[in-house]
Amino acid sequence: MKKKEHKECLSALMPVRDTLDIIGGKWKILILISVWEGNKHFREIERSIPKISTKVLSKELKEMEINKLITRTVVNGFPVRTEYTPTPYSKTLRKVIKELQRWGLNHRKEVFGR
Amino acid sequence: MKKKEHKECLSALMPVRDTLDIIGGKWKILILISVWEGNKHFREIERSIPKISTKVLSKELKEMEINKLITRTVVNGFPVRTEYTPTPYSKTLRKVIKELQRWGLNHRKEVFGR
DNA sequence: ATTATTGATTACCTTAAGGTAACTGATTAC
DNA sequence: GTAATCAGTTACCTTAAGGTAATCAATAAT
Repeated sequence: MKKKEHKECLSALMPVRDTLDIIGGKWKILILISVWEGNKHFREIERSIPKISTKVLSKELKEMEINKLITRTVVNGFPVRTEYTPTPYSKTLRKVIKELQRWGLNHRKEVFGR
Repeated sequence: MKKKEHKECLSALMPVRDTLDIIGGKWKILILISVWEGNKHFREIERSIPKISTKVLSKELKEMEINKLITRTVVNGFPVRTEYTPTPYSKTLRKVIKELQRWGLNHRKEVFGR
């Protein structure tokens, strides 16, 4: 019986891990906020996030597209523009991010004193 | 004006980063749940989490103590036992973890279809 | 005395994440 | 023709995270 409880506890963690894979790491939330703010083009997003490299941005954008947080559309034109837009679905993360933010704010008080 | 908005956006992220530093990574939430479930001793916790190594557990427990998620008390006795117990404060993470879990569950449906 | 258990620490190695910088190819401006 | 912009890619290097295994000190059981 104990074993069963244990397994259930672990399987309950899988979704948590999934979520952390998607918004965890150093850049994902930054990028999300950047596109939420209206930045659409690769260089635009790059410039909006201090210290990010093209390589990392490129990689992260791909992963975020796979995870349906952004849409990538190539606008066939003269300087070949690419547009990244947040999906409506990405907005469902707002609540999660708010919770993370709220807890983090309170935690500073708790650890470093008032 | 744009610059100011940008700075504010970044500072709002600091608490999010703090939170992810504390509960992110591979093991922290596992350990938290293990102690919430009543596991108190080092070996007990270690055995409750498949694949974790003593080194990592030791390191994580220290960090979690610093972050006031667990209390470490050495019980001077015959085999010198150490007890790890979750703090009441650690329970404030339940809401956050629930949100992460909820989103992750829904995400599987979204990405891999129903 | 030897072995086992508890709670770790240490040294060493592997893997993964992230950074640096050069380069491609297309087009437009000078 | 040269430089610059856009959207990346590629190769290479560094750092950080994590795993493996040996070891230590204390005590208890055999």
